[in-house]
Amino acid sequence: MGVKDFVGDFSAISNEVRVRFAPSPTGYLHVGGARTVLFNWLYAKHTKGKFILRIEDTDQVRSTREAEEMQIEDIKVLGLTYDEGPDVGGPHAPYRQSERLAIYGKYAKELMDTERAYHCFCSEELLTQKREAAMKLGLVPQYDGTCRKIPKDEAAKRLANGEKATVRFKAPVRTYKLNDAVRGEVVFPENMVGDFVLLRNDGMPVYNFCCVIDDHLMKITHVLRAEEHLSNTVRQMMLYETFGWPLPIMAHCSLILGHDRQKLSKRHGATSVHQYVEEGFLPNALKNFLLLLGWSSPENKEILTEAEMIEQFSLERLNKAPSVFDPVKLRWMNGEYIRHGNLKEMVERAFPYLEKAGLPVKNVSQDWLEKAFDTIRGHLETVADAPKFMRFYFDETFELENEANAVKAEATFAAVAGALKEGLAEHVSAAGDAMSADDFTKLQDRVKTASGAKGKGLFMPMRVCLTGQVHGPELKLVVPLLGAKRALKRVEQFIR
RNA sequence: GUCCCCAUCGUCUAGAGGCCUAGGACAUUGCCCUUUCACGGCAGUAACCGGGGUUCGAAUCCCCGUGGGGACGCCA
Repeated sequence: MGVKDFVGDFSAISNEVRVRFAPSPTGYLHVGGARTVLFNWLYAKHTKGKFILRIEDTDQVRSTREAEEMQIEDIKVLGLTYDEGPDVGGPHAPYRQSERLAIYGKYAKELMDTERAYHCFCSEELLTQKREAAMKLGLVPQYDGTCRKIPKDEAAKRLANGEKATVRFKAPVRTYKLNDAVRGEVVFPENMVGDFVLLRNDGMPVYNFCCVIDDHLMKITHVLRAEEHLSNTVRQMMLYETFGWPLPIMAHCSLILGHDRQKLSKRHGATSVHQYVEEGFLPNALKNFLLLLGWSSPENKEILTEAEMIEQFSLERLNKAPSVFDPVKLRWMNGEYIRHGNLKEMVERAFPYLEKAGLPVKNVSQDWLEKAFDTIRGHLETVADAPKFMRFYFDETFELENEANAVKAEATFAAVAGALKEGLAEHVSAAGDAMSADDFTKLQDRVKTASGAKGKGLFMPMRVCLTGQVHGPELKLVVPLLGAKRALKRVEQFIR
């Protein structure tokens, strides 16, 4: 029967790179999908090509408009923009498959007319039975071609009688060879797939069919998708072949796995972009982390700016092996972004979490909030952690943890607290509320001499009566932010 | 079960036949910095799945095995 050897022909399709992300709108964008969007987007940017968003909503029972909006929202949250799509339009509109039904119908008819497809009257129950039986026998479960034998006029009659039928494609029996941009040569032996469904019995087209038609009509030059689609590719190649269309360059990247090495799914915990962002992860950090799952920088860099990502991205560096999603590394990377990111932006991102935690952030100045945040950002792994570390700045009636209580019981405590109170009181009457780091250092020296305490014996009591905690940023940073008056009040209250 | 894909530290990975005494990052351990916790710095533990070839030489190429994953839908 011969071998059909497919080499993706990119120049026959378009003179610019055109890639697409084609999600089915059934929920939030999950991290695997997010990585696929990222790769596509980066490739488009890298090649100065176009990135298209297409909604694959032919499964009417599962697809919803809300889910579509959620997906779009998540793509936007990640800062990934598309040149053509359902909400932005474009030269190949519509970009929603449910709005392209007439197109698929036309091509289905063409295949029917040329006898490359036929009506199938088999019931779903029968098909499932046959499938199970085949599996038991160790055969590839595929359609046995029963309805292929039904004469055209008989089929027409049954249809006219109101019988429901799907439209099946007559799958050629031959070996197909794919030249995948990431996997290299992949050989699909003949008989790997049987006659597959093009149109459901309600006339709705099915994925493999729409996908090929749309990719062709939308002049998609590179299909960059997850490996789970690899075995679909043979079906799609058959369709490209019968229509006589050039095959785009195919690139199947490996899957993202959970800690148990199974395909990442809900039971692994957070899997959607939405969820991660909600948990205080920064879109840029998430992007950077996802990029490194299955791709590596030629410079071996871990943290990349967007410009570097675009510049360095290439299909050649896509890894064939699947990768395990490591939330611990994500947290580290997110922390890096928080530490080194723009302070103002970080505060903006943390703000809702601080507010939700009940900290009166609306009553303080932006400048003050930024300075305070800056003292604790080193501790953060997510912006959602911010309230935990900033609470002491706002909370005047802090309750002591055990550790802090132990400090209170220490020998030097009373002397240090007393001296601190006095020093603070003097500062307030002499200079008012304002206090610099230098001022505090001087005051600290006085407390040291007056109390005779030093080292831990000096600092811990001070820290505890000023913040109620045994850990935290340097006091010379904290106290100026608190102001001398508030610091004094805290110490007084504490002594009482 | 059948077909397809994959295989380097616990994890993400570098590695295109000699540059490999296998490099980096996360995690982990120790030390340093520091009043503390983080941050930061330094050092350490830790991997080429197994067996056969090919070759003067294999982590790298080939075959077999093993293991893992994916697909076998009127889902995408």
